[in-house]
Amino acid sequence: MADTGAAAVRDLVASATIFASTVNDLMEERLQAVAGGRVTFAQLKVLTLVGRTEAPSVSDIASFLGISTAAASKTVDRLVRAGFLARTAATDDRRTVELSLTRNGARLVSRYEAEADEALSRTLRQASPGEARRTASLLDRLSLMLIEATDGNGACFRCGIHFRANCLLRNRSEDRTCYLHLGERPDLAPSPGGR
Amino acid sequence: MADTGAAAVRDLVASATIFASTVNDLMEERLQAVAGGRVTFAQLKVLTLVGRTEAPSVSDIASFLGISTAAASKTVDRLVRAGFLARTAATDDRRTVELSLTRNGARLVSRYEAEADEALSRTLRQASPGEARRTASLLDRLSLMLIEATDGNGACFRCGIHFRANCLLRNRSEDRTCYLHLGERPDLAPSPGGR
DNA sequence: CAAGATTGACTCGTCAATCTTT
DNA sequence: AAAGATTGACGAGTCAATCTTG
Repeated sequence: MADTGAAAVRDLVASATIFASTVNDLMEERLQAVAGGRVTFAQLKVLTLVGRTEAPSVSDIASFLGISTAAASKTVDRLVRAGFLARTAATDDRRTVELSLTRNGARLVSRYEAEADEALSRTLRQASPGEARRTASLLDRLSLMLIEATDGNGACFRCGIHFRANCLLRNRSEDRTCYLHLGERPDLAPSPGGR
Repeated sequence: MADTGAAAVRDLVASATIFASTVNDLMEERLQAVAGGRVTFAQLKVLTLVGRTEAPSVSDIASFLGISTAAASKTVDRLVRAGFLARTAATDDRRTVELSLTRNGARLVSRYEAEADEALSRTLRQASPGEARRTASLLDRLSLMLIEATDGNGACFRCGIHFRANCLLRNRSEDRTCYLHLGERPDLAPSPGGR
């Protein structure tokens, strides 16, 4: 019949949705194992981003995570009160706030990352690397098609917590700003085997 | 190096996350084009499920969408007040509530589905059906690995709004209940070319 | 008592309004 | 006036408590 292709695409959308949400469930579970209720998953995303960029502002966080500056501001406030994040007024433009991890915040992030990496690779070790790469490549092409057809704003691709040193999409699209890439810390720059 | 496979899997997770969230953005945009702010995306999920199953209860909705019964109850309440959903006390067990779409609710759902289908296939028409099928199949295998490694509850796979007449995952796993499948309406049962 | 639905107190997202600084 | 951050009112999620029915 004529719509075989459309049906295949709909199935793929469903599969990708289920896969993404299943991975998310696993990550949240690992976070609870490490943090024991001290931070939510949304808060961990903020901590992770701050840890990987150079003194980001509240607006940077909002843009990167695809949420409003209001939401980012409130989340930052809770993390500061909990002792995981520190606020500093920027010296050059005193409207902006520079954020950094406290020692506790940095420890939490690195413990979570080790735990999540371990859980993911232990569980998905049967996946063939070649197949995984081809699949990622197709999904990226489809994402690009969708993004070009939709809006024109220059926000990033919203990988959320799943940072890639060499973002496959960033390399293919010139008109999107990657907030992680812009503010990347020297010591966390892409390196062989680095994460 | 040794962790090439793990890096490929991490990239795939990022790609699938971005793809799922991009599709979601497109769907929300199409909903606003059709509904103009009268319903949120979460509310549309509830309407869609009610339209495709036989008189589901509040618990069915909660299980299917992966939210608490409290949240489902509140969403149902708003939809009833907005005139898109009707509540009926079940005749056999008067603790449960049977839900059905009003005429307005049914019209909204069908207009949304036409719009979303059109937008998706127009945008992704360059995708090769065979490639899409292989990709969906790999993602489903990975989802199964993750699910088996994680919890033991018998909830469904959370396809959200992306129903599949022949759910690829349902066919592969015996110990998961598909709420859509259980309560499927006769007139919407899998049929050649059906959706 | 157990189960289905609802309500209350809370977190986290939205938008709109406000405050400070440029 | 415009930009960055914050606050308030509200939608939607959580868990815990409650109410009705089985």
